[in-house]
Amino acid sequence: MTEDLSAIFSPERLSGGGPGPLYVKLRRTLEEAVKIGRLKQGDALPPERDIAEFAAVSRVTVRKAIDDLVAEGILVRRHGSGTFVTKPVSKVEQRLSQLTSFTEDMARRGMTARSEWLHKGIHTPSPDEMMILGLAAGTKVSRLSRLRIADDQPLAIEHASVSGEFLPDPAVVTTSLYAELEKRQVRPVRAVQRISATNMKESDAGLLGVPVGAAGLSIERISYLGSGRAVEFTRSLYRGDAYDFVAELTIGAT
Amino acid sequence: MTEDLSAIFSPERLSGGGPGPLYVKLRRTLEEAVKIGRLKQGDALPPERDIAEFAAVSRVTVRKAIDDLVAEGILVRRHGSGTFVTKPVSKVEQRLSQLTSFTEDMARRGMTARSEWLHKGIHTPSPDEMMILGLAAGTKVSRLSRLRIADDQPLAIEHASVSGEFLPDPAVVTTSLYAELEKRQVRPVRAVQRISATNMKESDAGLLGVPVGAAGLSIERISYLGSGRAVEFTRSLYRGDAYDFVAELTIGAT
DNA sequence: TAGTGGTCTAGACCACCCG
DNA sequence: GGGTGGTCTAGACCACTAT
Repeated sequence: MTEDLSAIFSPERLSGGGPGPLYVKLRRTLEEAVKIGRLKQGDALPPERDIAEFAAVSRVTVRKAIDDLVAEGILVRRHGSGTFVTKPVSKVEQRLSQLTSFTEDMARRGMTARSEWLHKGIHTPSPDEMMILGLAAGTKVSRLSRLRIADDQPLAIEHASVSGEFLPDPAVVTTSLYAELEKRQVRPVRAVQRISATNMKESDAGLLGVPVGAAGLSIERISYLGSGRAVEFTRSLYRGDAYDFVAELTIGAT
Repeated sequence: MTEDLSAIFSPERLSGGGPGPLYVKLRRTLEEAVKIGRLKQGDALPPERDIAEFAAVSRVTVRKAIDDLVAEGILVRRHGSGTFVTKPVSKVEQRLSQLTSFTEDMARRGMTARSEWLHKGIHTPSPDEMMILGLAAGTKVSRLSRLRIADDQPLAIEHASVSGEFLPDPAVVTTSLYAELEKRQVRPVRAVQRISATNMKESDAGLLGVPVGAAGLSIERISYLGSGRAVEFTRSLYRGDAYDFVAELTIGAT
């Protein structure tokens, strides 16, 4: 084992590893070791203290190099246990051109999907909600927040707002919001989504089990009835490492 | 000024700021100060050494707190100058349901778009390229990589691969790849995109002028002719803080 | 030149996991 | 209990920016 260690982390290799600060050289050395398969998926790195000793740098410098690779998703730390090369999770694919519910979608691909409710309640609408859902003064809005879990892995956080007119009591929703809306004959038929990428904040990262700053897909969706009336306004945050959206495009009339 | 400093960073406030390590408390304090407008967009933070002194913690701890907020995109550091509250960049919106070229798209919204070529060349196709573009053995592929810049701000990195049959000499492409393909009557009419979020690696982050680990939208696109033949395979990486994709959905036939 | 962030050290102690 | 990562310190020097 000691041979392997010094082979990867020898001070000679670091000094010859191009320009830049020590932690950058060390980061590149580690990255390279993973890329060429010298360190394989699931492998444990040597303890930080050992790396520091063999590379002749301080432990703080080792941690800084590892910090960056954790932020890039290449390594994962497990407190009290060690640091490991990330095993890529198999990505869930979501068809962007179809409006489906999470529950239905996961069932269709044979995955066990469940949710943990974070919140259900009736509220006075925020200015955003009034604008987007077209609410009159004095009306209420139902808010439903949940953690989406597929095959026991947290996948997304979802905050939905529905006009109180269409869903007066959010407590009746147990699994699929869309199924409940369908029951009430107000299932949306069209939606507009806005997709962007964002670095996760502490609270969201905690719920999804990823490090602070991990990349997430942020999706805002507004769903409409056939009449053009807005029904639902949902903000979701998907784990970037676990979700793929697939969209089909056609040539655009300008 | 000193009053403001101690008002925000007093040790009392930190100790009363909930549970967790010092740098987490300090991070929350800073985050709160930004959220409630105590620190406004573009404002400079006090020097790290001053914060450390007033909060009665070491400078390393201050840096760790700031590190996290930089990773979340809330603060930006400028070497030799100071640390500042981020001014949000206005996001570019891209319609997902239409297949347009970057150049055409930016022109339509009145922005000055340009590109810097990172690479143009003819290569032996990779296994991926052979599969996706349906290349026969012995054929070549044109690769074009460029940095997309809108209003003097780097926005995306794009790596395009086109079958040599359709584009034997990539040097002829100067501005719009699609315009060139149209000239050759092989402009695609349909495409499939795969969208995910990822934390940027050093090289990409450097080109786009964002910190390592910043969130990016990763988009893989395969474009097809009317005949169903694949023309182009493009991998792009967009700055997550500067790009929004908008998609319209309709109810899906299962 | 003065002030700021960037890197780095050596050492300490805490918190968690596992045999 | 032994080993691992997590936090924290005090101090040093370097690199960049503004004036």
